[in-house]
Amino acid sequence: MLEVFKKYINDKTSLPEEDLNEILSYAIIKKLRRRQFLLQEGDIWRYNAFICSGFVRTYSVDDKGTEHIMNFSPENYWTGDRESLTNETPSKFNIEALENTEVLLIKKQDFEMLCKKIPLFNNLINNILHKSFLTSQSRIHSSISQSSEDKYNNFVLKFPTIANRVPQHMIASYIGISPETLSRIRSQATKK
Amino acid sequence: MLEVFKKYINDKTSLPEEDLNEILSYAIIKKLRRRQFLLQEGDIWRYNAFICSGFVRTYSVDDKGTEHIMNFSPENYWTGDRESLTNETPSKFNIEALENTEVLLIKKQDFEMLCKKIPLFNNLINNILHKSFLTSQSRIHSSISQSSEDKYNNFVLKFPTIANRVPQHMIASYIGISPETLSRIRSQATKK
DNA sequence: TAAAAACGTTGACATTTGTCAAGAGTTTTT
DNA sequence: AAAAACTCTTGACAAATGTCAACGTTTTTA
Repeated sequence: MLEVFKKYINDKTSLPEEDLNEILSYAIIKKLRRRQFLLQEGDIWRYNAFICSGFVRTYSVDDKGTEHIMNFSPENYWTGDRESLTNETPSKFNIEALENTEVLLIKKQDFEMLCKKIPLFNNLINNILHKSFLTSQSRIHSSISQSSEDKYNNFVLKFPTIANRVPQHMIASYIGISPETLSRIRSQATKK
Repeated sequence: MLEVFKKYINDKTSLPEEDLNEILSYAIIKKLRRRQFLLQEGDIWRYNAFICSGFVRTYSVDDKGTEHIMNFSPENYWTGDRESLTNETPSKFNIEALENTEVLLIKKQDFEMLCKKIPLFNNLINNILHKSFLTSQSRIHSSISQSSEDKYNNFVLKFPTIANRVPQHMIASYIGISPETLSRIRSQATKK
């Protein structure tokens, strides 16, 4: 369980054993069953969260009750709500386990302290932020420039494992189209 | 000219004078006239760029010749193409001055060296990345959950000065709708 | 194992949006 | 000052997408 996190850190950077152990000493383990929530709209998010196993989604619900998926986070990825964490404001999002999931949590203050104390860890975290930013940019570019069909193909191309792991209507939600439209796009594509 | 940058840094962090001067010693000043390019598609972007005065836009051009605006960067903001800079791959984007513009450039290697050498500067830069990420997330959420009209209102609300500074069709491009649709949305809105 | 919930598909129809073309007003360039 | 380029609007029409409802299938839950 902690092994997953250790392996992740060791793959990403050469952190001394003792630093890694210090980080782990602040880790809180949380197990979620399918459909359980890690965060609910209106609550303030106060952690950094690493998915050791399983799979979660981050989504909002609008006035009409429609869900909009901001993110999928499988094992070896981080999740959370940066906005709520930073500003200490109620979150607009829900984070829900799509499968039974094990999460490693580190409290905001502990996390900040660790970043200050361990520069290599700080670098690692900033690298992740950097990658997340690039991913966001790519998604924005897709959203303003591509057709629905291209958005879907692009999604499957970039996230093949996720595409195979979630129901189709969640992909539709992620790319911002209705499930019916996605269904039609797919059936038309196979005719070709 | 350099004063703008100095003021920016001093407003954001309390950096010793000598550190600031070291940073400035690597600065390259570039002046752009309206419609001149800071970066052209296909070139590799090798700098970090701070806009001291003026205004630029980052956009791509698709197969049909349609432009898609990724970003507006007025004075006191950073610009560039992080993807091209990081991976040293040809950029998909153009960065063009919308007004006569003064840019402060720092070469990638110099910039990285400065970040390593001056932790406060590193923190500042990571804070900017953090804010950029939050802005991206907000734009993504808008793009998957809002109607065109709401996207427009949201844009004007969040970036009132930019909305007043650029032609309408560029706002349309930024939010991912056609200029005609935006024109109609606006005219219908005023009827209410 | 029976009931309930979730999932994907399809049809019918309404709504939104894009496309193309024209024109009037404005700004920029020469 | 005239010409050119740009900007926004509008109409007519086509294309894309959303909505609602129904249905069969699969998966989950009790």
